[in-house]
Amino acid sequence: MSGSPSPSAARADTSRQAQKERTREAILAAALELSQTQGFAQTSLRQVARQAGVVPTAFYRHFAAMDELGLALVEQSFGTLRAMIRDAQRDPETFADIIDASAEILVRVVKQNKAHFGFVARERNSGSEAVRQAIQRELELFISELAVVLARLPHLDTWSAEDVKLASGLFVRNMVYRAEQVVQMPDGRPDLEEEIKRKARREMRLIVLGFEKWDSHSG
Amino acid sequence: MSGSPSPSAARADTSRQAQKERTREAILAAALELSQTQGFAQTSLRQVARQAGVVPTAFYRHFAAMDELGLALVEQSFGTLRAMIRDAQRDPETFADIIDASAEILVRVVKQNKAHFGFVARERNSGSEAVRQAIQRELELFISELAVVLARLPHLDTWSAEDVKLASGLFVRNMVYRAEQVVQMPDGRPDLEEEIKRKARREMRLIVLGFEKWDSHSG
DNA sequence: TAGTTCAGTGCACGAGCGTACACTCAAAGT
DNA sequence: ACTTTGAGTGTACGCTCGTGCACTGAACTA
Repeated sequence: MSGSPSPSAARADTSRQAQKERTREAILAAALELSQTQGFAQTSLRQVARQAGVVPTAFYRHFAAMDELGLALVEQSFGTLRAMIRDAQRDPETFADIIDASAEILVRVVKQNKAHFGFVARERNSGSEAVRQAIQRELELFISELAVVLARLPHLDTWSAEDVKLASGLFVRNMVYRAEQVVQMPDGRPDLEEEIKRKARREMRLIVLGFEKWDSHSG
Repeated sequence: MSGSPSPSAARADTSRQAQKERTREAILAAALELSQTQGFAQTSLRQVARQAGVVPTAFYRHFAAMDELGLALVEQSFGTLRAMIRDAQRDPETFADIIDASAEILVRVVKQNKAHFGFVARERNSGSEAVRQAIQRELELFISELAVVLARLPHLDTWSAEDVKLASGLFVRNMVYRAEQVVQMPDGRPDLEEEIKRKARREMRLIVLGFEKWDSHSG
C-alpha cells in the first residue's frame, strides 16, 4: 500500500505509476457518481472522461472498454460489503442481541456507502451481461460467507449446510432490499431511518422464530 | 372491450381506431422485447419504431416520450402479476397445501410471462425516476392486496394488520427474487425449474414456521 | 360526393457517441 | 547526458440519436 520508489514526497507523488493510479481512481469515482443518477449503462465513456478531467481517448490507457470499468466497480463495491460483515462480527455483544446490532450496522454502513450499494442494487438485474454475472457470483459468494458465520450461532449449529445457506440467503436478500430503501432515502430523515431499522428487525426476528421451530422440527 | 362502430369485420378491422390500437400494441411489444436484451433505458425510440414497423416520428402519435411508454409497460406487467394471484386463489385446494400450490403457480406463470416479470425486476431499480416510482407503488399495492388474502389464513387471522403486511412483504420479495431466477433460466431445463420450486417451497415453509411461533409469541 | 381529420411518411438538423491515429513531453531507464 | 516509454492530447471519422416540419392518403363526417 505504501512503498513508492522515491522515499520522500509525502504530499503529492509525481511518479508515473502514482499519477496513473490517481487518474484511474478519478475515473472510477466519476463513473460511480454518474451511475447514481443515470445508471451505469446510460453512462458514456465521454461523460466519465469529462468528469474525471481527462480527454476521452485517455480512458483507454486504463480500461479496454466500459464493461471492464463496470467489473472494477463491482469489485470495489463488494469490498465495501465485506467490510460490513467484518464490522458486524467485530463486537457482536455491544447490543442486546445480534439482530439489533445487524439492523444498526446495516443502516449505518449503507448510508455511508450509498454509491456502492446503489450500484450493486441497480446493476444486479440491469447491467451488461458481464457485470450482471459478476454481481450474482459475488452475491452467492457473500451468502456462503455469511452462512459460515451463521453456522456458529445457537439453533443453526446443528443444521445441514444446505439449510444454513437457505437461511443465509433469506437474510442477505432482505438485507439487499432494505439497503435499496436506505439508498433511496432522502438525506436528513432520521425518522425514515428508524422506521427501516424497525422493519428490518421485525423481519429478522420473524425469520429467526422460523429457525427455532425448524430446529425442533427437523432435529 | 368489443363494440366497434361497424358490426361485421371479424378478421381484420380496418377502422381507424382499430388500426391505431394495433400499432400501439406493436410498439408496446417491440419495446418489451428490446428491453429484455438491453434494458428499457438503453432502448431508443428509433429502435422501437423500427421493430414495430413504423417510422420514428409516428411514435409520437401514441406516446409523448419514451417515459410514457415505460409507464404503459409497468401497467401491462402488473396486469400479468395480478392475474397470477387471481389464478392462485381460484382453486387453492388442488394441492396438498397452499405452499406447494404457490411454488407451482409462481414458476409456471413467470415462465409464461418472462418479458413482463423481467421488465419489473430490471426497471424496479434502474428505470427512469417515473418508471421506478410507478413500479414501487404498484409493488406496495400488490403487497397490500396479498396481505388481504393472507389475513384469511390460519394463524394469521388473529394478527394485526401491520404484522400481516410484514409477512406479505417477505413473501412478495422472495417471490420477486425467485421470479428473477426463472426469468434468467435457460429454456428446456426442467431440472433447474424443479430446483427453484424446491427452494421456494423450503423458504416459504421456514417463514410459515415463523408465523406459527409469532402467533403464540404475541397472541 | 365533397370536405375534414389524423395516423403514418420522408427529410433534414444539430448533438453526442465510440474510437482510430498521429502527437507531445515529463518521468524512467541507460 | 541520451534515449525510451507511455499517460494524456487534439483532430477527425462515421454512426445513431431525438425531434421539427411539411406531406400524403385512407377512413370518417356531413
